[in-house]
Amino acid sequence: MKWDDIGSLNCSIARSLALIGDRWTLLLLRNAFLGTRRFDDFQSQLGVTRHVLAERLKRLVEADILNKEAYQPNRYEYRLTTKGRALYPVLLALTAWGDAFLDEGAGPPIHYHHKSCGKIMTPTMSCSECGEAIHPRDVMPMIGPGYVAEKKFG
Amino acid sequence: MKWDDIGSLNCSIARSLALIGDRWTLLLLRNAFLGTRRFDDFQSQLGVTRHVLAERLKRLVEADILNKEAYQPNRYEYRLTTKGRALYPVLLALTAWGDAFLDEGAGPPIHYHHKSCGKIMTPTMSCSECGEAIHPRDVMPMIGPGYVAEKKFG
DNA sequence: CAAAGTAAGTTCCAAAAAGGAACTTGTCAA
DNA sequence: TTGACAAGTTCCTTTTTGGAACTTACTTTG
Repeated sequence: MKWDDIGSLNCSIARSLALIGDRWTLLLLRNAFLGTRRFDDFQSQLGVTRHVLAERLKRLVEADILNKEAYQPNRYEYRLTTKGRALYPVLLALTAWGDAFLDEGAGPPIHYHHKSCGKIMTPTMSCSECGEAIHPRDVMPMIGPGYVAEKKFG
Repeated sequence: MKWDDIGSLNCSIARSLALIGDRWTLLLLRNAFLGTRRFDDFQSQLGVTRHVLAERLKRLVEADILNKEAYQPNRYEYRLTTKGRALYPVLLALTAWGDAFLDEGAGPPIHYHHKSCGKIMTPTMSCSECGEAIHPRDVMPMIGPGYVAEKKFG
């Protein structure tokens, strides 16, 4: 199976990864959340090649994750759409994991101040129904309405 | 900048993505959470080439995300370590996003039953301090203890 | 006990994607 | 009207994937 076929699997993780699960895309979105909007700014902040950057931006616009808008004739800004902003939890989850396991004992490089409550927070994935933190063992996957019988591969 | 230099940035997202932010790795971890442990099972379930699979498993073992253990002479099982299990929120976040935006109106392919409270849940990223769902606008990044002055590139 | 089967990789080669740098095209500002 | 600038493109080299066959060390079966 090729990577490009991943998006047709019966799994939201696979479908999500087909859009944003390659090199650079999530990093690019990180910068979008930090306020970056223009081609050359993404390019110089990330060091990604212009070639790859152009391709990724195009794909994100097609997926309605970024919106491309002219701020002058022939000059564009890329802004997160609602669908794009909804990816914030993915970035928070990566942040929380990196903070917990990749700091080499130095503590997190960045703290996150939650303006709503005024405290430094650790983003936590919790259940919409009971509010408890979610642990793998407590979760039971069940067939849902969007499930379609799947062709076997391999 | 090359992808391999991403891991040295002053950012937990970048550091996390340097380890798990390429094609196949998160999908492989998804299957690990679903119970897959052996080389050939990962291979046939995902359809990834043996070549890529071998490289990814090796990298995850080196990063202490998976543990490689012989169950017979010369036969190995890969199991999530504590550090690996801590990636569960990343997969939940991808799931929740895919369920919300990529179902093409059919509803989610899979429901998640939270055994602790008995309900079908939507995983939600919330503040460890106040329990509220986290929105980008409410978060203010601040320099933390692990921050190191960074070389400019580009 | 020999023959076949199996799991876990390796190897080899072609195809696709990423890295790097220079080039293009419209616009704006002096 | 000349030069700078933003947003890409193009061209070429280096890395990564994809696909399939091959290897090695047990294990099981007849």
